[in-house]
Parts: sequence; C-alpha cells; structure tokens
Amino acid sequence: MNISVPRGTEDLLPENTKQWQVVEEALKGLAHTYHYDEIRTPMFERTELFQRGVGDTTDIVQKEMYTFEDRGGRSLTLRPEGTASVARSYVQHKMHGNADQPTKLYYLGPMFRYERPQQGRTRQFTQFGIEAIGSADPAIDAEVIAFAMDCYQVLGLKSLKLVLNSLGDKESREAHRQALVEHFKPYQEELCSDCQMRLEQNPLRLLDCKVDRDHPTMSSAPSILEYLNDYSSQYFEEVKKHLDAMGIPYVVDETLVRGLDYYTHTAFEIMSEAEGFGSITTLSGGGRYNGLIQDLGGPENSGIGFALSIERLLMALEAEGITLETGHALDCFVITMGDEAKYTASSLVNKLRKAGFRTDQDYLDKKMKAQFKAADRYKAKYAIIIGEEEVNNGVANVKNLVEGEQKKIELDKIIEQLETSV
RNA sequence: GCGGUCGUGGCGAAGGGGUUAACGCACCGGAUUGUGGCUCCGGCACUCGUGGGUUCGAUUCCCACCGAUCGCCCCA
Repeated sequence: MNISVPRGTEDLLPENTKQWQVVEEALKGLAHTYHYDEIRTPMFERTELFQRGVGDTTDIVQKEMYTFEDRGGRSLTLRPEGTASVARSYVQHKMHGNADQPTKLYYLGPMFRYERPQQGRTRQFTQFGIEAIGSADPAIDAEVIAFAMDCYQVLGLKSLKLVLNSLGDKESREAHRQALVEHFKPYQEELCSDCQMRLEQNPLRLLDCKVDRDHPTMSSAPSILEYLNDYSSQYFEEVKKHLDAMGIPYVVDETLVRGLDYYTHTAFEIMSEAEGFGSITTLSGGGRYNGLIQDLGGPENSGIGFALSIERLLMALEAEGITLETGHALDCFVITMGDEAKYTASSLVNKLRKAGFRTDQDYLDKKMKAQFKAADRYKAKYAIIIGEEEVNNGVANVKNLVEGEQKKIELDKIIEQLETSV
C-alpha cells in the first residue's frame, strides 16, 4: 500500500506555496509596521503548560491534544495554539524586565489538534498571531484588533465581520458564573450532556452551545455584560471608544465566549461573510488574558493577543475571488539543438543566473518544438536558441516571445543586451 | 467522537457483473528534417482507494478499513 500523508495533514505543493509565501510576507510586513518582532518557540512543550495555560476543562486539552511520552518519560504535547508558549517564554526569559514595554511579539507556524478533519479544519494547521504583554491599556486591545482586521484588509478582503465581547475580570466573571449556575440549575436535566457537565466545570461555555441554542433558558440567560463591575465595564467602553476612533466597525455579541480559559475582558472574533464559505466562518480570534502570565509563574502582567489561521485566510481569499500576484515568470529559457550546443547552453545559463536572470533550460532531450512549448508554459520572456550554427559563430538567437522578434547576438553580449531591455 | 455523501489515468469526468474501461484537459509524437501559441492525426489506466467476501467471472454486488467532503461538536 502506498503511503500518504497522515489524516488531517496535507502537502503544500508549489502551486500553493507561492500563495502562502505572498500571504506570509504580507503578514510579517504588517507585524513589522505595527512594531511587533518575531518569536519562535518549540513545536512541542511540556503537557503541563497547556493544561495550566489553556485550561483543563477546555475541549482542546480534554480531547484534542497530541500528547506523547518521550524516551525520558516526560509527557510532551504538540502545541495546539501559540499563546501559552509565548507566555511561557515571556516568563522563562523574564521579558518583563526588558526596557521596551509592552513586549510585542508575533509568531507563525504549525499548530496541532486531534479533531475530525473537514474543510478549514485540519490536524496540523498554521497560525499567525501576535501577543502584546505588559500593558493593560485599552488602546492596545484596540491596536491588536486593528492589526487583526488589517491582516485581511491588506490582502484585499472585504466581507468581514468583527464580533466583540467582554468577559470581564475575575470578580465579574465569578459573579456571572454564579448567576449562570442559578439560572440553569433548575433545568439541568433538559440540557445536553455536554452542557450538564459545563454547568459544573465552566458554565460560561453553556452560552455558546449549539445544541441547546434554542432552549428557552438560553435567551433569558444572564449576560456577562450585566455583571461587569465598574472597572470591567469601563475598560470595555474604552476599548470601543478606541475602535470608534480608528473607524473600525464591530458588533457586540454577549454570547461570544472563546474556547480557552485564559481570556478576560476583551474577546473578539473575525468571521468571513463571503458567500459559500461553509459552516466554519471564524477566521481568527483573540482576547485579553490577565491572569495567564501569573498562572505560569510570572509577574502580574496582563496581555492581549490574537491568532489567525492561514488556511482559512486563503479560503476567504478564494471565496472572495482574490488572486494574489505570485512570483514572476522566467526571464530566459535556453533552447538547444545538438550535443555541442549543450555545453554552450550550460555556460550561458550559468552566466545568466549569476547576472540575476531567472533562467532554465531543457533537460529531457526534447525536440525544439517541445522546448518552445516549455518556454511558453513557463511564460519565459526570452527564448535563447543555440544550435550547431550558433556554436560555430559564437552567437545565439535571442527571441522575444511576447513580441515575436528575434535577434542574433554574440554570446558574450547577451547579458548586457538583456539588461537594457528586461 | 456522531451522522450523510463520495473515492475511476497527472487533472476533470462517463460507465457498469463477462474477454478493448467513453470523453475532455494536460502531456508526448507526427503532419511542419532548426523556431512556440491555431488546426488535424496518432499515443498515453501492469492497484477502477486498500483488504477480504459472493460468483465460473468483479472496477461494477456485499463487508471492513483508509481517505475526502458536508453537517454536528468545537475551534483558528
């Protein structure tokens, strides 16, 4: 039996990687503009990091992690998301002591979650994200959100929806939590099995249950926004004011909860509203995490970040019919006739490349006609033809494939001729 | 993890228990002995996802597995 990629993973072939490179460059460029620097953390971490960071009750930790034991008996886990690792690194390297604060970092790389694959959801996927740690200024929440929106806009996407909510601080959340338990407790038996468990472990998550969405208790459930204390509610107002100041439209959705435990205050998601996008419309998500750094053994510093999936970004581009300009065509394709010409061709190809011309030649002993076809397929600007006659005279026929005109040029003058016209 | 649909050449796609598996695109060759994009002709499936079963015979029927896809769950 032939071996193919493991379930939920995929090969990115050249036709794809070109698009990826364009997207990655654009995102990195944006990070640069917003003054975020790159951080690269390991692809696997100690399992404990995610249990504590992401949260023991989350789906990610409970059923989606690639956890294994190494030969030294350590429990390790392929990272399912980026924030925990960045926070760990921030604490480990005592970045809170750096002169420049807040610490602004971006990352790009594969994440792993064991889930049933479908379009827009694979077991290995790629996230690009940023984290700003060490400031509790609402302005930086807005900066992160603006950045997130820009990631799509810079590539030409338009059908976007920004959904915003506040989860409040610890005190607000606790008050809300109690209200939720009181609200749902009498109806516990009527809820789905997941929700019955959520009621005990993480009642907040009840709100975004799709199974019980239409249960009468849902619409009357207490909203977190009613339970925000003064600080939390003021913080939320400030974030909105900054977004307004930047002219970024948003929709407040009090049922937006996010699946990771570390979120506090600001939580947001960006969805695609493009037609035919399928059931998974979330392009990216993020939020503030005010307890995480401390949970991981660091100072009380708070942070905010977001992550997007490059796969979904590319899906959105496709849904909106946007094709990115990728790489340039070949400058020269060298066509040979006869064995002697091959040496001349090797020499010429080599010189053209060293002069910076994107150049190739035939290696399959194709007939001239087929070599011309190849040159066309590669969209070469010039075909350079070398046969017996040309070798004897030290020249080559340089044909402009767009215009169709052809000139005989001495071999050692070709580069300077091309430099003036390419 | 649950349910639906699907799996035929490099790609798209028809077919249907019986000795040759349509067609289109791409590719290769020729018409056109050293000049491409058009046209015409020809070539191109030793696993019809994998394994097993039914049958005289299976790519076609049955089962399992693998994979894709859609929906659920959840999320990026």
